[in-house]
Amino acid sequence: MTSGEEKAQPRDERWPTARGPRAGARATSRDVARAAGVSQATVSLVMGEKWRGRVSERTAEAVRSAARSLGYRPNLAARDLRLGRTRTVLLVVPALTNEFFARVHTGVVRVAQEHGLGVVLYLSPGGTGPAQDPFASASATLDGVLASSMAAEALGAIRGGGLPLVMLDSDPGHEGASATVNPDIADGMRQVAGHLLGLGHRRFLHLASDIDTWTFRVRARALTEALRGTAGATVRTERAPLTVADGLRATEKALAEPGHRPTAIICDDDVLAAGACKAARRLGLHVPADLSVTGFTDLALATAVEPELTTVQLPAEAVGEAGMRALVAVLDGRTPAPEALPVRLVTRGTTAHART
Amino acid sequence: MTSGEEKAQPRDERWPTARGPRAGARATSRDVARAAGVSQATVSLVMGEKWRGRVSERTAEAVRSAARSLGYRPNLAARDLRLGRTRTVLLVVPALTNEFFARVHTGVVRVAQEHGLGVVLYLSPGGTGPAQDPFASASATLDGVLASSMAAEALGAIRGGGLPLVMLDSDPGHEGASATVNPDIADGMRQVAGHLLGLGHRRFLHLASDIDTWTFRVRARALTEALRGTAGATVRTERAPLTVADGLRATEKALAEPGHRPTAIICDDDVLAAGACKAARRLGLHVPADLSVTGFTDLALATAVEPELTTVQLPAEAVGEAGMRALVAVLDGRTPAPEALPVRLVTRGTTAHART
DNA sequence: AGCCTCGGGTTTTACGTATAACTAGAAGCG
DNA sequence: CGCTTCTAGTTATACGTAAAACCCGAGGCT
Repeated sequence: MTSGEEKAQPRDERWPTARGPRAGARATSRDVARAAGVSQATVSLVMGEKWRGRVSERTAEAVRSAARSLGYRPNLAARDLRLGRTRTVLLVVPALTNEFFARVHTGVVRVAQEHGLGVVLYLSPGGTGPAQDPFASASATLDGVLASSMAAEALGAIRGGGLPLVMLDSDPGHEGASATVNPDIADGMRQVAGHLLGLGHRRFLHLASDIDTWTFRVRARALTEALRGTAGATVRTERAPLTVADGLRATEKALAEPGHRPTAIICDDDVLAAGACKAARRLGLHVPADLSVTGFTDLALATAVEPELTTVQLPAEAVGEAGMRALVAVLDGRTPAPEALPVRLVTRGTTAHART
Repeated sequence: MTSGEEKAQPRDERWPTARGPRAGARATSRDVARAAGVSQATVSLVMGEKWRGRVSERTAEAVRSAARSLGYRPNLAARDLRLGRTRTVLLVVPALTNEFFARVHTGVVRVAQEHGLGVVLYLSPGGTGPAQDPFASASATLDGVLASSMAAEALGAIRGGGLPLVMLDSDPGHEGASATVNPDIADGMRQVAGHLLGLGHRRFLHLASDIDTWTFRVRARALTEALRGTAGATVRTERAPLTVADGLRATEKALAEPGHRPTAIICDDDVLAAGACKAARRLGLHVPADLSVTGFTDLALATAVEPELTTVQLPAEAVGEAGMRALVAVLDGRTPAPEALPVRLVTRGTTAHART
């Protein structure tokens, strides 16, 4: 007696409820095969672009046209399952409110889009957080990872995954990284130093970031080295978090101290430079006549403030693009060389000849 | 006759080449089942949290502990294939270089992370582009879409997908949208008008965006209405693209025209306000003594410029968070009500009493 | 006793794809 | 001719999971 028949209802609604009209059950490769009068395998071969000598041009075209008229689109979950991959990469950055990373992200997404890859974003906890596992919280299965050096804490968990890892704005030859892509920070700082030395400046304040990552260490080292060659050039360092307010505070403090009054302030970032300019104004100093200030990164605010900031323009989008391209290369089995992208000093209104 | 036994070799190297040491073949639910001495189905039931009366607490615990010690993590591609979904949502915005959208994105990602969803970003072509199909370029299979009103062009393709769609910063009751989430733009503009009227201003310049989307239309309408009640209040409108430079140009032009010299400039965005301030300074006007200026959004540059901008603070992250939460609700079959998030006027240095 | 229910599982199947292994006919060839 | 090789496919299987359908022993009810 075949009971168990009378409960028929709960078969539908395979989708929780939403999605409205259930988007009329997409066509599968089998549907295409039926329409084209071939086997499913043949469809797969044709769609996979790997049918060089396996399928005749005639049938290939038949398959393609059947696919087109059915609006066939491969089910990517199935393909991923079969191939053991995900077409998804993780981008790890500390915060998107930082315009630099927002631009890097833009670049990453742009080339990911070209390659049919999805980018899922993981916001690394801001230093304080317990650096929870990205794989637990994000969609967990990934093909590769792009990470900023400023997100170093999260890297332990990532390394554990054994995934291809491209480091951005980070130590070239970073251990465990499959590739690295950086703006040429050192050269940027050299350009700044050259520019200011050429204007006659000798006493500098280096307004540095208070966090200790590659990108900032390089700035400091490059500055020291660039100044070494010039007799009488001295530099004092003050550290501050990367905000306008902190830059202002740190500058006020540094300028209040006796001795070694700088004629130029070299900042690790534009926000610090903006703060420095504000501080100078409050102290009655005129920028750039009394005091030169340089920024770094070339954020939007660099041209919003007055005078506009002389700063080093970092190719943020290009970093993202190159990083994503490098990751694609790694995924394809190639091994890209470390890249250092050129930067350039943009001379605007905050630097001038040193007072004599 | 059971032949077909003798072929054993060509089984390995399932991964194309990359990935280095092949990350030691992850444990599957079957491995867990074997370890726990149960069937694969039982593992699936236990891990799926849907085993209320189907599995005893004893075996459930056995399964969990086996899973833990094997480091089992479900293969999401397989789960997706089975369930016909993707745990991936698409966020459509015009650009991330716009700080507002970067912050919205941050909010979206934050709550997506909580729900184990991935966010893939689609950058809608900047108005000029041919609005290519997001599904072709991005990872194509999605559970839902979040879109900004400024990305309206791409919506046709999205609507075609029949996916749940949450509109951000957009017309409530937007056709085809499953939900909408906006900052309360109208109220923000009312607060601006009230503030300036209270300071004695009567002649206004409205420095507006040149693009025609909900968020900007609302500003204009709210401003007109707020001014309607006050005798003698007049407003002229000037349009410009949302950049500092264009704001500067538009302001210079507007102030150069004879008649109706405004005492206050109300801007649709902070970047326009920054431009307006620069223009005023060039014309020898002192902000705020001679001219008041207000912004909108409260971007980072609002506090970087001097004087700092009086502006309407939009809860960008909250918009992203609420939007993502609404999408999750829709995915769960609920129907969230349209949300209007409160905004607040932040009074800083660019507004003061009108000259008498 | 005969029957149903119910707890606690197991077996089986399906999701849609990619590809290894097989096959059949045609051609090459000494 | 008898052998291999090439072309153009087909068949069969596996990927890892979710869940429907089945199964079995122990009570419970009448």
